[in-house]
Amino acid sequence: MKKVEFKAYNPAAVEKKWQEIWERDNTFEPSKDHSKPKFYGLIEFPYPSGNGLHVGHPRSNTAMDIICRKRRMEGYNVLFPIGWDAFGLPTENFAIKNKIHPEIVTANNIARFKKQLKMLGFSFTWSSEVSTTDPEYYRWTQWIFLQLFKAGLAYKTEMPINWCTSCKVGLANEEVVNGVCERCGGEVVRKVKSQWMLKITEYAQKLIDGLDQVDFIEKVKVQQRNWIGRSTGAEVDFEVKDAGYKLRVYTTRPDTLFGATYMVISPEHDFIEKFKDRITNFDEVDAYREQAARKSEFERTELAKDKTGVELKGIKAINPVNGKEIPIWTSDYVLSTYGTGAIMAVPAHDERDYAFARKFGLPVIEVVAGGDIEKEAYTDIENGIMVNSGFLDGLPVKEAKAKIIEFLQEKGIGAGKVNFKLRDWVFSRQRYWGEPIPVVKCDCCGWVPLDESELPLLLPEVENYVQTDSGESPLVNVPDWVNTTCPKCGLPAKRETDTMPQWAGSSWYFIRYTDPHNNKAIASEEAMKYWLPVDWYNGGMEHTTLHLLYSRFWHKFLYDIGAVPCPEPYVKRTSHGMILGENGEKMSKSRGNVINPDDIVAEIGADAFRLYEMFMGAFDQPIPWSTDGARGCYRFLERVWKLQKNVTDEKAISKKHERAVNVAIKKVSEDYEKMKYNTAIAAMMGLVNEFYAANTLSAGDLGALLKLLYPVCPHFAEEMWTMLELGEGYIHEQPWPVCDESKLVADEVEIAVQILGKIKARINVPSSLGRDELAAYVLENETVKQLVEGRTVRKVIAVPGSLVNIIC
RNA sequence: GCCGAUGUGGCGGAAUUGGCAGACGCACCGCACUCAAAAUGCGGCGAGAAAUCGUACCGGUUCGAGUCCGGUCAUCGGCACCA
Repeated sequence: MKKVEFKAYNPAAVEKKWQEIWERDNTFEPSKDHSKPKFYGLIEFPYPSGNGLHVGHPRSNTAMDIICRKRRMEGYNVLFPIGWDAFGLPTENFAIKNKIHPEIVTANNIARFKKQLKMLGFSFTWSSEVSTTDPEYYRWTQWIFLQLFKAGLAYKTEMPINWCTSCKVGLANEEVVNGVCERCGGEVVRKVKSQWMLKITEYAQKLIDGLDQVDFIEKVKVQQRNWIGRSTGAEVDFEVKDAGYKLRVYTTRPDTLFGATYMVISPEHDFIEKFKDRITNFDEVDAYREQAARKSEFERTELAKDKTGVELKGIKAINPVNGKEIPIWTSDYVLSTYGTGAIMAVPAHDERDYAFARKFGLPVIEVVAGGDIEKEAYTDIENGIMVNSGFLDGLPVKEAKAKIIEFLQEKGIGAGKVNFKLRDWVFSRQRYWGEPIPVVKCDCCGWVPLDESELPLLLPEVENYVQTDSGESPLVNVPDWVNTTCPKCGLPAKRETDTMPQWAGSSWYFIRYTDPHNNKAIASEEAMKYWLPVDWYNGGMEHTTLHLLYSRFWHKFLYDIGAVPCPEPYVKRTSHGMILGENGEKMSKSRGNVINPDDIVAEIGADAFRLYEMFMGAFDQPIPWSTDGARGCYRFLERVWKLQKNVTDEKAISKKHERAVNVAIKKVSEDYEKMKYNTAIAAMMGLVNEFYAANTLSAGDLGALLKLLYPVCPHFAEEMWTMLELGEGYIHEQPWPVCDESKLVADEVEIAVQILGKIKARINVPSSLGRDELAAYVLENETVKQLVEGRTVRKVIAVPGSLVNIIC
């Protein structure tokens, strides 16, 4: 150890110095030696917005930086990459408003983000940096699309989109707030457009099954399962009277078939068109159809609780189990996109059917006993008994269900069926700033994929980035680019002018990181085999359903075609809580409660900032910001800094110190792994308080503390370690400290003495005592003797190291 | 409505998963240093004069409950006519 003249802690100088050293030495570059055990830590790559880094980014980044720095000290070869999810709307809107090319906007924003991230000292693998907007990157995004297309998983179809009637543009779902346009407040309606779709539904079951193999926090798994929405039931055919046609429905309650008193089909159902001539009130039905189609998103979701509908007159269906004639209705409470777009209505046991039946005076027949159907639908029927149900009468619901499915199958009028809520992924955007979709439309060959050698298909220059009046992407205005020849037949053809959504580039970036400059494949087999899957992925809860599901889908598809070596991309997924403003509300410009990381770092330095973000509260909970709290963390670093005045070369100061240090090593090591950063830091603060109380500490004590602190406050720990010459080499080259369990036990412990569960005294006892010995020891104690005097001790419960409870 | 969280001092939050509630920090108060202030160091800080009472509320299990069970309320997040 070296004695140095004391100088005040100067974070700005210390941080600059170490950032330069790390950069000069390529300290965090992973080794090419693939015989070492690997660790792949991942954070969600940021969208480089014009606002710069938010205080939320460093929370996730620091958390994973801590894990990665610890892993390196534990001997792992660590990949901790960073990149930019840079396509997307805000950049495009900024470009439109300011007439600057989105490419330039993107480059500026990335430069700013990069500077801020470097300022915070994250140990990123900068050599793996990628941007989704880089043609060498999106070349492979397009390549993956071609594979999906060839596998039949990409198709184009008519789909309704959100259309702002005043801006005359298509909007993403996120841009529709409470049914109106986020920007102008104009009415948003559904407009049918031809869209590229990806068949994620084909992977629904695999996406559910895969969840059993991964270590995601339970909340995330539950949300994914709910989003996919698997349900089991049956499809049943209802014959339409005198029509030679069968109307098929999906139901999760085939057991209630005897209670089906009418049918409802969605307004979009092609049955209406087909039986146009038989429907005696077609004008009325058609008017309803049109009205439903015009309904805005807002009306459909918020106001649609009040049921509307029209009966298809002149036409009847037949309930297959009892032969009764029942009416067919159309209503927009039945969705065209789920099941078969038609239902059998069982008003006695379904709230929606009940409300509909009551409104239109349709019969309600109870088929499960127990409720009062005069008042409301009886839906809690899992354990009920069947009534009014012919051959099912008297059976418990569960048995009835099995029996009816068997019956339907025997008669050939139905079968068991699994359905999912998950829908195919709308993959088109009528926008400029996205990856071009690499297909052409040929009049004789249809949609033809580009040859892979044509990739990347570059985004052409355009004069302005605004959508056309009819809602097409501005790419339609570039005839030189649009007009091309068909790769198949050579005749003139037109390029697709839709671009991909922002989700595309982020669905596979973790693969590219393993081998970011490969120009032959998405990544080399060797690199993927070594680095994949991602060992630990931390990100926000807001990405649980879309990003996480989409990227798992792409990965599973790539696995199926042999392009990646593992079926799941992420072994472990954790989520951080959001940082709120000081007033406890969500940070936003309009609320005026935004904290800028630059200001905080300028005042207290990156290390104290990182420390505070980890200390402020439980990592997975939302937490309000407190600048005073952050200053408290700076004070803690100053206290550690000043320990150098009291440090001695003596090996060990006391048994107490030795114990305290080992307790801290154990606590901090365990807590980092559980992402309980707040308690890990509290333990280090406690240790420092002990050092202050003793007024002295050994060089070894200080070294151990600094190693524990290093992952959170790396510049600080490097500086103090090197300045005081606490060991050979840099602190980041030291092995992670290991707790000496034998040093953990103290000779004496204070235990609580309870009488009938109430604490009456605290006494010191030898810590070596076992259960019975402790009980005996305590009863001999003078204080305790006085407490129990005159009473009979009936029972003594002793818990070594903690308490003794005397029952008397 | 459904699914999932959460509820502990003035504030952010801790509590070997049934064993001393309030660790650690913020704010506040006191003392020391100072001509003074700031900074720093040390001490105090749930309520109550005390016995005691206290972890959203009511009840239960247990020698013992913030933790387990039953019910109620509140807040936050996600989904929302998915048959």
